[in-house]
Amino acid sequence: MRRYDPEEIELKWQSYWQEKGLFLTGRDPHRRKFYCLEMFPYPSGKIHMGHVRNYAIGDVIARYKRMRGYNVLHPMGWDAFGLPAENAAIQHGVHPAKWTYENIDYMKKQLQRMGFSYDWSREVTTCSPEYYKWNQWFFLKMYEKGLAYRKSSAVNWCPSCATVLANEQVIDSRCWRCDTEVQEKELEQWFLKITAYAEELLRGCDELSGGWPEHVIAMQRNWIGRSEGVEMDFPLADGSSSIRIFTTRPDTLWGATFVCLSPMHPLAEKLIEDTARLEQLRASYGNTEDKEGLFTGRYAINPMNGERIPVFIANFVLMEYGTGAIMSVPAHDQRDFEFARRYNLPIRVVIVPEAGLKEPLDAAYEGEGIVKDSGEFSGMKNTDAIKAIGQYIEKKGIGKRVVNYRLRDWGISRQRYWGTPIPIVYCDRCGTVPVPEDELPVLLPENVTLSGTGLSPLAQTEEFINTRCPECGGRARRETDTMDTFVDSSWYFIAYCFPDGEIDIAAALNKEDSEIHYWMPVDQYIGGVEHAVLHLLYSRFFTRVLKELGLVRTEEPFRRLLTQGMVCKETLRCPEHGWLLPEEVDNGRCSKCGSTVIHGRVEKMSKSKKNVVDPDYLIKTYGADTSRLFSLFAAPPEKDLEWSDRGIEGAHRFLHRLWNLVQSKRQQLEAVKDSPLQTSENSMSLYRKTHQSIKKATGDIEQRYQFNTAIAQLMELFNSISSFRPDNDGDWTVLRFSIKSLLLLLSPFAPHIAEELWQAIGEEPSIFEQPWPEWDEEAAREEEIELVIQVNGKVRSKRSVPASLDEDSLKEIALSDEKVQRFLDGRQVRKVIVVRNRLVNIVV
RNA sequence: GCCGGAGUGGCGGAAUUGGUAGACGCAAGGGACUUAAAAUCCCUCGGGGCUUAGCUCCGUGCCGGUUCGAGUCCGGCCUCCGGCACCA
Repeated sequence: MRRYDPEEIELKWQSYWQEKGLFLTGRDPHRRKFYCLEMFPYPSGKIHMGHVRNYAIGDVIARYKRMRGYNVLHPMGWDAFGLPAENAAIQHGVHPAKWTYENIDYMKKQLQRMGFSYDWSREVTTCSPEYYKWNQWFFLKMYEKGLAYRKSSAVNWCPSCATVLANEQVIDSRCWRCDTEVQEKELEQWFLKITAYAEELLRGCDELSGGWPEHVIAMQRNWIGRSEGVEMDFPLADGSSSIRIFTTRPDTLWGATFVCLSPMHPLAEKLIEDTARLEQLRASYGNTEDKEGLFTGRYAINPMNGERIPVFIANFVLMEYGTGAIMSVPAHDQRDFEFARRYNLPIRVVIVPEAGLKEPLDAAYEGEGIVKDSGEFSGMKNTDAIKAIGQYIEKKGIGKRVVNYRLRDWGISRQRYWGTPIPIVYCDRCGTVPVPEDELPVLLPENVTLSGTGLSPLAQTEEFINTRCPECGGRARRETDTMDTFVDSSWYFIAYCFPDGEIDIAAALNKEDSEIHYWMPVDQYIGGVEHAVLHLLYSRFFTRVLKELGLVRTEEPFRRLLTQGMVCKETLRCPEHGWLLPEEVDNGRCSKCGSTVIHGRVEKMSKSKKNVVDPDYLIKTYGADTSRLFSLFAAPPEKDLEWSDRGIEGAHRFLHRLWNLVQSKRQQLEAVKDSPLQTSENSMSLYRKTHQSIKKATGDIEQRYQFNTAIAQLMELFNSISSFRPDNDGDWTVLRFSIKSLLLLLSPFAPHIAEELWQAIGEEPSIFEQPWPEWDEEAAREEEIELVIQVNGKVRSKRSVPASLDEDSLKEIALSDEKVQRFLDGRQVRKVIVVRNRLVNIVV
């Protein structure tokens, strides 16, 4: 009998599938389409276990849908621009392009070795001019529509990466990539006006509900951060000017005891003579520890009650949100409360909860209550007063109701080399001029000096900078910033819609029969939750813009989203030598110094913590099928997966047993290939188990994406198969049917072994051209069920009874049961609850 | 602080609509085969108690509620994980 040699069969079938072009995709109007997409990788060098898991999940769905008769688009590509390539160039002197393309070559081989069913003819690589040309094209379209604009603004600057970061890329005031603390810097930047779509992006969230995980939708809503309030002017007492404030709590207007301006507010400089002190305060702007302020010596008039209140500059007031100025109500806002306490400002209660308030307050009361000391609004519920006062303000013309968003425009300028050049030139005569469409792409020059000194590489490349003005033909200078790489990934799912990877966006515009309309939206998107805001929000924004351009018809690019959990592993640590690899541990001791090794938390696999598992090693040791099977079996897709060396052995053992069983019986199985299925008393339970397994596994894959339980069911079916003893030819036909079903059900998870054994029992390849098996509800039904008999909700007896019995018979059986009798002894039966096919509960 | 999510055997995890808690796998223990080991196969496997072929009590983070019946629903806590965080 042949031994199970994963490498041999996996390579064999991978080349078979490729030669046959089994996963190449074309438009087919007669079949329902299914677009299955996994987030494309950054070509960092090698794939990691997170990729294996992500792509294994996607591959199950793609292969399953294909067998279900869908026309499936399942593409793959490379998110190939980005900093690591440039850093590698600086450190090792390799050109970013060479580094990137070599990594792509290696990683592509790895993905192919995993046997994923991609249509490689549609592969996209974002750093190729054929791709980034369209980044530039989209930029120009947005520029035309006023959605791309340049402004000087305070930006997040990462000194280590020597570039600007988007708000979304700053995590706890640190760089998302290198963890360096970000600084603030004033720079001319290009922005995309995502805020123009704030309301639409928010409303679109409702549509996503059901298809996306609720917590991701919540994060998006949160990020957009809509809030309703009013804007109104507080005139200065001397009449020289006025301060426009924004508040969501107009019901507390009578409780305002001072006004605060942001230190960055233009008026701040005018109101403060002592510029040194203002500078000092600006230095603490954004400091969340302490609230500091500066009294301007000026007063403002509260338009609601005519009261004169002091004007402060306060470091906690953000210029970027609302109007950069607030009215302060210390009694009902904790921040104002803290500020008021520090500077001894009055605290006036105007909202009282039912239980009353104890004054002096030790914290602001921010809850609901009844309005007091507020003119005609006194006595109202504050929630009603918010509306009433809003209307009043508008009627009186002293302010207006407005909606504010937390979302900021997307700053896309990066002072780095390895990205898409922004297609703009600056001419002394004509100003800012877009590069004409027919001159695209603006190519990245190859000969650049990558020193890592902080100056943008393109800004030091004369041949690139110097150009002619497209309008007047005079000398002009190119924009030297490149685009944020999130631009690349904001539309790559549309690039895949073009056959043969030949992207021509312009030709697809307003094209009635565009393939984009056929494939979009993505039916199932799969990726890490770390992109819950960044990439997913940008993509939703882009798709809306592209819809207006006439390129797509949908607003939402991703109908369903599955966010897979992280792949984790235990960490090992030596008090002397830090993180340790498993092979650096000897009998619980550090192999370098002999200290007792600390078994740390189970954490996300990372090179720095030395708790990674290399997919190459897994493939070599166990093969692709085992690696896939384990990562799907160990946990449901959305949950974190804890790595287990023993667990992967278990998955391998399962495939090995399956191999041995089928191979040892292949002759008998093949002999009954053309015989009709014939069940008997002996084979009935296996036959039933098979139908039950088809039903259960199909439901788990189709409705719940619960691959772990689907696989568990396949293991159960396998256990039934291996304990079955066929007596005659009829039994062999049932065994053949069960094994065929098992192989079909297993094929999305472990495609190579399924294909090999499919052929071994005399079937024609490919198994992936077979329809998904159907179950027969009748055949799946149990003839006998185990009836549970409870007395007062406690299990007292179990009986095997025919499944067909009606409620009365079940009741009778329960009441006459010997064991049950003991518990009924002399007691009055008050009620009997019968749940058919499950249980009878007798209440006494 | 606010918004999400989760807490079930020694471990990863099942239990789909409120109906037998612990499927499947891993680990562990016992046995078979073997000169031996590995591999493989078979059996046991939540905890306690008893008069131990069996019987019985307890058990899904904690407290309470609804229900004939709660891992599942409701209210209140605790712990852990993730996101946001001076957004007025």
